[in-house]
Amino acid sequence: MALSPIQPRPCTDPDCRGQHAPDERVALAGSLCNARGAQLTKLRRQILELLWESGRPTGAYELVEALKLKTSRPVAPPTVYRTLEFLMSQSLVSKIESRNAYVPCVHPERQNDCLFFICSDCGTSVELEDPRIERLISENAAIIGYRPTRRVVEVEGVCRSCRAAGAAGK
Amino acid sequence: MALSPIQPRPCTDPDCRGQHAPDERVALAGSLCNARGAQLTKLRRQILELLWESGRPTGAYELVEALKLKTSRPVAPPTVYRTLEFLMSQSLVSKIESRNAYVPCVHPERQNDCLFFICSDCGTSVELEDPRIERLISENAAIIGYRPTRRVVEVEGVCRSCRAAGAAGK
DNA sequence: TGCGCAACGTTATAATGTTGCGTTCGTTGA
DNA sequence: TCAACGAACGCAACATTATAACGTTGCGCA
Repeated sequence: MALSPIQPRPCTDPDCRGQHAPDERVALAGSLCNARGAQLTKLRRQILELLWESGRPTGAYELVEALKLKTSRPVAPPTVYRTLEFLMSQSLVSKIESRNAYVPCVHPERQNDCLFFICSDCGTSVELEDPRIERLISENAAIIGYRPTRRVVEVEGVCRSCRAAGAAGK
Repeated sequence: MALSPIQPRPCTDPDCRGQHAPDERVALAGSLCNARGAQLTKLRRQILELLWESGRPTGAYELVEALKLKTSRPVAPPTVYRTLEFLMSQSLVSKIESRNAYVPCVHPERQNDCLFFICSDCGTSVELEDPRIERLISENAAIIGYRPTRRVVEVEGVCRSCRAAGAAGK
């Protein structure tokens, strides 16, 4: 059964994080895959959904655990890693290298490398784009003769609410 | 025996990579540690030296192997990891998160997070600084209310000589 | 002499990621 | 109809990266 052909709806609001339900995210992913001639199978859909539901960068083995509750049979690590690889190849998921964890992409229709902020306190992450940073990276790359293929920009810090909570706790 | 008090000599030439021998690098590290009240012990010195000699991001277990040849007794992983942690705390070494590997810092006297370019072909890395990128990251962080504590910027790509070699090989 | 501390040693194990091969299942084409 | 094929997944074993927990050494110092 084919997905209903949902048009990609890029969210131009820079503050759109968390404003769409997981189902909606997964549905968009499905139509994107369709358009690209790739298939978002049940397992892939489930894992993407788990990532959206999690709300923070999630490790591969955490997904293995979570799938035990969601599926009839347990799913082994290689399957999860293969699935993550697929989802990353479709820009539906990014890996947070500094955490060995995976997050769903807010704007999978734009196949860009993004900028991630990760709170060292609560573990949540925020995805941003900044073309100016991308441009500067490209400039620097050109100066030293590199042709970039992938950009990893991850900023660890403390988010607003955790700072507030920390200050209140004192 | 104390090290001779070598003054940190920041290399203002942006192209200074690879222009100082490992001994010179290690000597500078020693005087920096002295100045900071930290001690660059024999083991720490050896590991830093190995990293400078390696010429590319090097894994912790590679260091374990390399130390087998350099030292009388083999050194176990926890020791290497502790040493790397110390070296990172002194800004003498950075971790390349996207590779799980470690590189010595070109300018340990400037305790900045840098920008790394890693060649996916030959595995070498180049360290750069760009205050403009740092500023943009801070700006973005401020917008979403983050207080950054660490910046990871790693760019994977193909370096000039590998591109030349690749083109010549065809 | 004995205390305290930093560095290092040692054993075991946790956490993360991969290889290789087999099975299932749907499609395709003679 | 059915062999051939390929994509997706199952699975056992293994490789790699990292840490926990605890013991030992050596040095400065009261």
